[in-house]
Amino acid sequence: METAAALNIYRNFLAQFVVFNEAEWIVFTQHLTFSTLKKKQFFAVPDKVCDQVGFIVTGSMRYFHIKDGQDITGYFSFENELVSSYKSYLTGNLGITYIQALEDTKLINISRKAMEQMLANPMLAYKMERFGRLVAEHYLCCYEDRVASFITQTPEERYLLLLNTGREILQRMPQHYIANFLGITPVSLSRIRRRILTVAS
Amino acid sequence: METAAALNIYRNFLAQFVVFNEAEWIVFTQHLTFSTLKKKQFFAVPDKVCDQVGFIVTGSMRYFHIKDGQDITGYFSFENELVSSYKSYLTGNLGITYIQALEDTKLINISRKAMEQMLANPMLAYKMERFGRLVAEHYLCCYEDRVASFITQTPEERYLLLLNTGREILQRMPQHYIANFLGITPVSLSRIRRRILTVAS
DNA sequence: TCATTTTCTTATCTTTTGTTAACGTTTTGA
DNA sequence: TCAAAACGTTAACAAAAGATAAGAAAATGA
Repeated sequence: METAAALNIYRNFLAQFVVFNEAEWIVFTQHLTFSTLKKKQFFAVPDKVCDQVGFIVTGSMRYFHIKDGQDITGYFSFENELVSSYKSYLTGNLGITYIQALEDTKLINISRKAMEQMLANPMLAYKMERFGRLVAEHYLCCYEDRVASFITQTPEERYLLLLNTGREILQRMPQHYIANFLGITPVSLSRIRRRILTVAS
Repeated sequence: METAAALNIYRNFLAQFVVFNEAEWIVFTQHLTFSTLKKKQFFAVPDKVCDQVGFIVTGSMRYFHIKDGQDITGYFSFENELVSSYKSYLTGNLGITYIQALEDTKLINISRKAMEQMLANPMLAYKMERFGRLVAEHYLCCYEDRVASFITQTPEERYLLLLNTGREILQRMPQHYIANFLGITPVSLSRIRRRILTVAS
């Protein structure tokens, strides 16, 4: 896919938050960088600052932690979504999570520096503040739901909810990643699936 | 406490996000409302839109859900913090959580309507976008940590973390609220505390 | 293509958590 | 002040989850 097409996809995505006119768009795009990650390459690693917010043109990414030598999946991002270790990106603190390409992935990136420049540029400042606000609010809402599900639901209930709402994750991710995402072990998820099947039949 | 003093506290709090000049401050304060909640009164309830973001001048609030007739605590807010059912406030969707005053609580509120008016007012728009962005980013970071703790830590590890970082919650909240906050039952927390004491001695 | 790796399930055993109930203590509110 | 409610601990049992290992099927990659 050529750059122009990718940029167009990004522009459509951005339109749900903020609409740029032609002059603004030209300046905005000058602050972007393009990158490709081969499968298994890392977008972010612990103990380094994550200095990019990526937009996934094609591909997918997995967020995970390593604890006691074990790999624990926390989240996924797919085409037409943003990806970042947000806290690290926003605060400049060292990140705590790995973000890895699950397949060859094309990204359009905004670096921290570019973001700061645009926020300081009178031509773009207002729209970038608004863009930042709406994106942060969007993810805040996602997290609010996710925390609520950990507090009020059992793992089995969380899995049943995912069956109804998480088509893409279920179809594209191996089950042991999904298990971690639900806060349980792969073995436990396998048992839950068995329970559900047994009850259903 | 008189209104002027409360407003001054709010202004100091806001300064970590955005600094208003005198003219802006006058207009901003015209969009605020003051309220007092008696202990046990509700700031938000499920199935209604939460149309305020409150700043707690004095007092404290508890977020909770009711599931199968049981009350499950999700979060707390104290003096000098904001309180809202954010997703509901931000999207206009019906809320899913109760937010209740734990003691008599004084609040300074920004209604959804007032926020929209300020975002549409050229005099304040830029700073309000920025304010909204920084607040949302702040809470996004909090949630990111909280979700990570649910995925990577056991309840016991979460409690030990709270012992190190959650002084205010530990001191001011009854233990069965803290248990829910950690994602477990009060009985289970009592056992965890026993285990820790046994090991420590 | 074919050996290797990944993935999922199942079994066993241990640990933890949930549930319910009882009991004493503390707090609350009329 | 005093009865009622709330709170924390403990016990007993059931249910669920974690850890580990084994085995089969599927996917991967050289």
